[in-house]
Amino acid sequence: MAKSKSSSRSKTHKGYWLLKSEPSSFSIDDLKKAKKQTTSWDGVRNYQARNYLREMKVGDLAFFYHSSCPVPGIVGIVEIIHEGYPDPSAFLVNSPYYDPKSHPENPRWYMVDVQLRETFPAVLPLTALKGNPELKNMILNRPGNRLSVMPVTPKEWQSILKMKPL
DNA sequence: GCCAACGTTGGC
DNA sequence: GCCAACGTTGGC
Repeated sequence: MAKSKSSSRSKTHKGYWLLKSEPSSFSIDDLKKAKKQTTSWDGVRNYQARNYLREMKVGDLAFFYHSSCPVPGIVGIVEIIHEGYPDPSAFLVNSPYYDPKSHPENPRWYMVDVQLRETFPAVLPLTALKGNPELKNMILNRPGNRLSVMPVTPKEWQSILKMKPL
């Protein structure tokens, strides 16, 4: 699998990602309070994002990003603890994520399981990320970007870690 | 609440 | 397969 040119993975290094969530829907505090501080990253209904979910491997790390909120930005780090598998919310008629075109015998949408690894002491705001020239090519910083799941290069990952609020 | 930037849908 | 209309995302 994983033939994508855009993958941030190599054979010897773990992959890095960024996952967006609207805190009014699911925040890092919700994850902190969750059983085993673990959640299924369900509800992704975009093919590009879906493809990235399927590239993820156990042990990969991802920034947890809060979007559509007063201060959008990175609020913590999670680890992928279960690789991509069919998203059952697509099969539930009463779910907001229901998709009648996804069938259990041929699932259209996938999710991963993630576990909280680190909560930043303060949000690392998008404005700061946009201000760092090392991150000017980040997918997140591209105008009009709407992807909710995206790869992060190892260099970008390190640059962002250095910006972490104390 | 506005609006730009996309992705999706459906008629043809 | 084109493309206009529509819906959604998400910063501001």
